Amino acid sequence: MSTPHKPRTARERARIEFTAEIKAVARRQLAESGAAALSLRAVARELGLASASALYRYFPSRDALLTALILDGYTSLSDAAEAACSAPDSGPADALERWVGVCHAVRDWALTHPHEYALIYGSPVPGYSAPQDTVAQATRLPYLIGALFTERLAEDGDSPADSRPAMPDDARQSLAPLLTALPPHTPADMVMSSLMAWTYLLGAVSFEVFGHRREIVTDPRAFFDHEARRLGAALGLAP
Amino acid sequence: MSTPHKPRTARERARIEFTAEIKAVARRQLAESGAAALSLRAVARELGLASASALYRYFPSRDALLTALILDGYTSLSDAAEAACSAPDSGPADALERWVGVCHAVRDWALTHPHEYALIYGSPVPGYSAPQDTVAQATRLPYLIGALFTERLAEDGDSPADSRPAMPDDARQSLAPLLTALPPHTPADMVMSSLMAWTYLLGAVSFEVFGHRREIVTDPRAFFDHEARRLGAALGLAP
DNA sequence: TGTACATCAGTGAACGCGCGTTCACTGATGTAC
DNA sequence: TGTACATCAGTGAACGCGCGTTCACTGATGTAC
Repeated sequence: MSTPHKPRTARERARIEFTAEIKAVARRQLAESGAAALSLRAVARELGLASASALYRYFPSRDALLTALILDGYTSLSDAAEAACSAPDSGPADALERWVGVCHAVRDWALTHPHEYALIYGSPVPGYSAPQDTVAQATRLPYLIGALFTERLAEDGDSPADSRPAMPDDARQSLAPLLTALPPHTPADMVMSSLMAWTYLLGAVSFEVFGHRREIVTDPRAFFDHEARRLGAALGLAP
Repeated sequence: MSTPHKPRTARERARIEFTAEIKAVARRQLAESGAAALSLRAVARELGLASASALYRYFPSRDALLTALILDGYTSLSDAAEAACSAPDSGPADALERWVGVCHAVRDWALTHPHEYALIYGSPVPGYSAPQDTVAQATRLPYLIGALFTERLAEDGDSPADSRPAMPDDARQSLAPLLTALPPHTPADMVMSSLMAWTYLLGAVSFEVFGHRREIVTDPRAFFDHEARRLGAALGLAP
């Protein structure tokens, strides 16, 4: 997107490399002190630059650098989730197993990149608003989860074993814009399931990353695995 | 806790009042610029003080003020949730209805106090770690949710209509410390349900407060009401 | 009830810090003929 | 292939800002006799 053609000159190559280096250092500092403390001067210092003003050749402002990190974060997280979903190692797993795989991928990514995770799913950085560019990357994960439910529906038809309450009209209408963007005849109930799965997944991961389970659960991974399975089953993903 | 006896002198009364005033102003500024931007100098300015140093008579540091706000936040949120749970207006509602009531109370509180909400359930403030004092207040909400499941269990025995997967040993053992703190014979499965309900509730509220549903759901309240009901039913709260 | 002393609240100046951003500049890299 | 010019990368100084915290101080409020 930002590199529409191949680098032709040495200068251009250097520019691309150095841009990546800036982002790498910024990510490292993010991991140490959080988003609010990300400072161009500190990044310049760590890069060995004589002054922070050099960075303005690469990013027009501090916020632009932050935006680039957010975009990269969404991309990296979505990549990990999609890779887990289509992992070729254990044959064609059913929808529930793939759901659990996606859950672990998201959790693993969040635990190894806690501050990037906080950047995209934590409290918004005050005074900063993410631009529209991020939307495309941000929606990849929920769409991936939706695909799991679609697949399950195709396998077995809509046979919810759970006694789920009927969806009232106001809730159904609340999804109208989303439903028109999806293939026709997508059941609103299934969209609801997908959104709930997405909500739960990030609620659980946020709790763990932000420390709300530290005093409560001794083996977070085992706990997480079970909750993912139970939720998947409760939402109708079980075979 | 911080006021073990009644104020006796005018000075003491003034001190208590002014402490509350400081916190109120700090909360207001929190709502404008977020936790990272909370500054003693700005608070002093808004209070009409000549200098920020006066605040050191009331709070030993900026972090101490932040801690007080966090503690108040937990208290206020828990109060709201408990009030909703024992609301006397509509007679003795069943467990599911009370669960939905608690959900709405938490959501309403979060929407009217978004920055305080971010302070307690959002990404941790970098460089700041909440002291142990907050734990007692922080656990009130999950315990309240647990009580709903206990109540439901007492009503009907454990008859999970949903085909929930069995809890593996490692997950069960992960809850060992929590189970010893609870009344004996509390089923691990029910604890699991409570924790999952808690996780979902805050996941959903965080999504809404942090803006991840802005482009997706047009009537957030209707959506939230339905998801709360569906989740409650899926976790076994339905009659 | 009155006085001497101790305690406390708020002042104002100061220390030392780091930040984002602008700007005129030098020197190197690329381009066109 | 060589030269003249344009483009770009990084420098260093500067502007103006706000912050947390300390400290010696004045004046008011409380206490003990």
